[in-house]
Amino acid sequence: MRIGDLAKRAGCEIVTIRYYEKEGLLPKPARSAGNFRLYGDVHVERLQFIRRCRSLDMTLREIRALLEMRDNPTLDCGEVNVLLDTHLQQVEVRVEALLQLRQHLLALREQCSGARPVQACGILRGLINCNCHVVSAEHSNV
Amino acid sequence: MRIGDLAKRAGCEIVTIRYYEKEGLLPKPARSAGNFRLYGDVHVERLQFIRRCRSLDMTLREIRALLEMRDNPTLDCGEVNVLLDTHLQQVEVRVEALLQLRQHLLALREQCSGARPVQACGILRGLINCNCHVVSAEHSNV
DNA sequence: CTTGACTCTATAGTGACTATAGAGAATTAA
DNA sequence: TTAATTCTCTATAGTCACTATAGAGTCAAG
Repeated sequence: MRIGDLAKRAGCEIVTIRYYEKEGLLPKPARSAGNFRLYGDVHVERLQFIRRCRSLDMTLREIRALLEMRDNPTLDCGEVNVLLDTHLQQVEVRVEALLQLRQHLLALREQCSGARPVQACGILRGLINCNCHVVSAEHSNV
Repeated sequence: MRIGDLAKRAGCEIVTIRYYEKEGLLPKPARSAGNFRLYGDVHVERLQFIRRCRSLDMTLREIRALLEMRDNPTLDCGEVNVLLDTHLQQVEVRVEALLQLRQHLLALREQCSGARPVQACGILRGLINCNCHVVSAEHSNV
């Protein structure tokens, strides 16, 4: 199976696969006579695992940790739980921040219905004058 | 006022200020004899505006647009409204995705309480076998 | 034999910063 | 006055998880 087929089976881009290889998440595959990468079912399964974790918004660092555990199946799985709990907690924080952000934007939106000169625009005024403190969502990039 | 004072007043890092200057969001300030940047109240207000928009998770591109409108106060503010509406909609999408993600993680968390060999860990099993489709949150980086 | 689809490597760009190195400027303490 | 500390300067590279591009090589079908 060549890289294009693998990409289709996992629903991701070819470049992403090469990127994962470079990052050490996918093992270096065999090569054809013409230097094409050749994959098997093991790679499909592993890549799907990675993509599933990514769809859960895990970082590659987290996924790397999970893969290592997967590769040592006799270890205790407590760490898996910790990892997931931590991740979940970050998501909770992010949800909270986003909900507040949404409220804030809605309130701001109320302040102008358009068709005025910018000078009188309630939204711009709101952005300039409000002294509320929004929980910033920028760094909780979960 | 030097860059450190400005940073304190706006609650951001010094490097961030220089970055905004490089990106054209803040005008190039006067310089002292020793080549230090010198700021006034105009800069404080403008930087606070930018930071407030950032705390609302707007991109620098969006903020640039708002600043341009602010700098031309006779224009119609319809565009301000459009910009905010668009932004709000993106946030709604992101909230939706995150809530689904959260549900998914919670479900996964249920599947293992720890203290087993990784081989038997319900979470890893869930990650390997589940064929659900999660609305990916990765590209809606609002 | 050529067309087209596929693949290769290497490099640069994205966004919004953050980190670092190595230097000069200004302030404070001895 | 000197020394130490703190602040600032520029320039460059790194972060994350990709995405985009250039230029070349490989392979199957017509």
